[in-house]
Amino acid sequence: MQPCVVSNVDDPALVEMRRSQFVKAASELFARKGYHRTTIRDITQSAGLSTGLIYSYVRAKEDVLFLVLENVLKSYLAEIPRALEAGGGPVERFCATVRAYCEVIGDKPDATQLAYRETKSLGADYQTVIKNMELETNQLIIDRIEECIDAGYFRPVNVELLTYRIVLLAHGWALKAWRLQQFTTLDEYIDEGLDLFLNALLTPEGWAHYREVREGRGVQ
Amino acid sequence: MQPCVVSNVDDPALVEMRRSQFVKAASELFARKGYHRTTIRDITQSAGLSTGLIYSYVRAKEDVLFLVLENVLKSYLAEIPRALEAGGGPVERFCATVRAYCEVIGDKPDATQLAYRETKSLGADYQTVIKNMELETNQLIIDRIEECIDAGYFRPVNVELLTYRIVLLAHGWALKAWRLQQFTTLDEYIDEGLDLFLNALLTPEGWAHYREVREGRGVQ
Amino acid sequence: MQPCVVSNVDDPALVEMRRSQFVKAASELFARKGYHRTTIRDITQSAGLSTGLIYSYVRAKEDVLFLVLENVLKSYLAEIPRALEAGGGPVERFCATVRAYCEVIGDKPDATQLAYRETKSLGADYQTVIKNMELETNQLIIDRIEECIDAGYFRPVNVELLTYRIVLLAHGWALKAWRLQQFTTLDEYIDEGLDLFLNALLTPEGWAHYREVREGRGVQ
Amino acid sequence: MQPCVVSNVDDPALVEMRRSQFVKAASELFARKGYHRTTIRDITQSAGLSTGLIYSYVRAKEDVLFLVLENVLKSYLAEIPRALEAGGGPVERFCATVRAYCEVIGDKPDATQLAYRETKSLGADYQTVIKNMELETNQLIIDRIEECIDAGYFRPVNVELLTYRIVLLAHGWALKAWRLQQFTTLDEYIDEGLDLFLNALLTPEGWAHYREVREGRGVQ
DNA sequence: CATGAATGAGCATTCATTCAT
DNA sequence: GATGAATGAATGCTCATTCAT
Repeated sequence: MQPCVVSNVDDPALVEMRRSQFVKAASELFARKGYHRTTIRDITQSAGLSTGLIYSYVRAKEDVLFLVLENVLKSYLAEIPRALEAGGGPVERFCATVRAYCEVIGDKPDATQLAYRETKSLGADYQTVIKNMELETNQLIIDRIEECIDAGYFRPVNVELLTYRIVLLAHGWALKAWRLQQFTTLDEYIDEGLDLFLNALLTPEGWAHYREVREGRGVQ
Repeated sequence: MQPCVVSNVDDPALVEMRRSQFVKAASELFARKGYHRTTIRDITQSAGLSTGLIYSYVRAKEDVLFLVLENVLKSYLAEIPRALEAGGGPVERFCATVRAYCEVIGDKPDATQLAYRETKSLGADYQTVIKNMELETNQLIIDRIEECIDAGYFRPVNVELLTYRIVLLAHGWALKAWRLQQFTTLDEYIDEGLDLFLNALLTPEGWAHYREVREGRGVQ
Repeated sequence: MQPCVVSNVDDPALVEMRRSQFVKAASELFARKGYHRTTIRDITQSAGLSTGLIYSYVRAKEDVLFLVLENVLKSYLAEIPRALEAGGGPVERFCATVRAYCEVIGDKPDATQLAYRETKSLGADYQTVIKNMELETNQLIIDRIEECIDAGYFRPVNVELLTYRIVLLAHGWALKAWRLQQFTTLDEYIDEGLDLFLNALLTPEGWAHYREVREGRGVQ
Repeated sequence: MQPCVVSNVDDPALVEMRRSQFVKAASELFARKGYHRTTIRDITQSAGLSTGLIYSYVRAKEDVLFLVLENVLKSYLAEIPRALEAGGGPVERFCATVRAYCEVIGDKPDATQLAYRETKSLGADYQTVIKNMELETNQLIIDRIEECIDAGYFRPVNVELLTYRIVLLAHGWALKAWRLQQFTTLDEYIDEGLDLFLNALLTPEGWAHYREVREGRGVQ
């Protein structure tokens, strides 16, 4: 379905293992030196493997960049939905998802910065795949917003636009981490950010529900 | 004060002219192909000048990137303050500044994207200069926020943090323009964005003032 | 006597079999893509065997080329003498040998072309072996010519030189097959070629004999 | 008209000069080591120029091979017609042309060998150009043959086929020079070769004409 | 000042060969 | 004996930079 990176090696477990070695090394290097300043030798040496080997697992340097970025977006898609395991009402689920998105990015801001910097270094096909994964991630937020609207807790809004504001809230931490960390924490950043949105979105009914939950939490 | 790009050529007017030729050509090329994929020959040819000439106005390719990015930030610093010419109260001035910031970015989103993608391609010193220019731009917003707070129209908030939320509002348009344009306009994006912030920031006194102004505008 | 290609494997039958598998695959690939553009993987894959295995039957890639070329020349040495089985007089035997040489080449012109293209890709020792095999092949013609001269059917000539003219007659078909096939057939090419030589070589006595034979054939 | 090798450099005289330097160096190296075993570094070093420079005059290594082969065939096309300057009758002109062809090849047999070995290393387009130049060369012979036939000096024959026999006479010297030189000279090779053909081709009228000419020459 | 030919270090990629399993 | 993953030297080509004119 997606333009999969091809490998000479058959054993899928080995492919998985080697690629993750190369991706790990490349992620660090790309983040530090950028894609173009990082050589294949840098990557293979850093992975403790020989220069030529990488070409048994990848067709070209570009494939490595794709695998790195794919890996980042995959981790979003894997981590964010776990915020819903705790259950709760629509608003809680919305907040948990936003928080999860911010936290997964806060966990490795370099990865998100890398995505912003180097996605355009990919060929058109790979860019499409990456963008589709981003849209898939956005859907996790869209679903929460619509849940809140359907429940009557959020005012009806332009869902797509709101989603992007939240995406920018999350990505913003990564993009400006160097400075934001000087005068705030990720927690405060998220809390205040959520306040901003809830303030503008909650209906009276939503407020009632939200207060209930917060007080319940506060008692704990 | 700032690590100025050195030139072999004496005549300042000529330096200015040639550099702007190179910067113009390079801006387009960097935005389209990225810094590393653009060659010096690409730039000089596109500028209609000879390959070697650029080295009379710049010491290295990196200098060109710096000049391009500096040019972007300079335009922000030049354009945004013009929003204050219309006068008005603190909240109006705040709104006008935010709007101006968004609009100057909406005008050439490629330039802002470029800054996000390629600032790290600069050496540490140049990065510092660029970051300082960004801080200088931020100050334009900080001043407006503090004006509003001092006037009692905004609740006291973490000014720096709020500033970055606004910066992200403005930059967000450039970063996500490819998708946002599909379901909103820059105007709607700004209006709704401002609403979000004002909603959370205005004191009762601020609201009174704000309503007055909006109605005054609405009458027109 | 000849620098034989060494093998790790003991069983001669197995060596024979594997080598013929590799030679078969390599012949086709070398003819199509050339020796240097053909990789060891191409050969082993095409032979349906694993990459490393070939190095149990051959010391280096060059050995494969040698085996391929040796195989070609061996087939000449095996096929051409069969032309003498039909018996006949000296001139008939000469003609039959020339014809056989042309036909064995006409049968697989790619092999001969390959020999012309890639013999120099071999090391000096291997080249010597191949050249000696060519000389051995030439001897088949030399013997026929001398037979005819001794019988008084051919004028005395520079035998070696004549031999090479005939070798070029035969090889010429392979070297220029791409074009010759457009306006003649191998049979016509041979017949007319033989005519040319007989015309110049036959003594009156030889002519008498030759006519007799041709008419004998014509009657059939 | 022919897929011309492109150059970055404008000055035609310089292009001409540099290319001939590279071609000269490459001709020797290709002949000695073969195209694939010769590196770009070999060529540029041998030409006394820097590695990168060659790419201002040629797009790829393949272009160098083309230029080398083109150069060989161009020299044929330039040299052979000069044989006609001496004038003479059709048969003389035929003989002079054949002799000239053999001699131009005898002058640099390596070049012709190279053409046989490496033409297939070229891409399809370049191969076509080279083949067309060969056909153009053949035409020089075709014209002589037809002249002789039209004059009634040669029996009517398959002109194309005869042409290829002569081409093989000429090329044969290069292909087998290593051995032919051991028992004959180029002159003898040509003289006897011409005899062979004339013997088979001349009409009684042609013979008369031919004897006259030879005796005329003999007297000198 | 301007030109553009020349330089050569740097890099992605290939592929013959090895060797642990 | 057979496999195929691993090695790393080799090489075509690019491009920032220099400098003679």
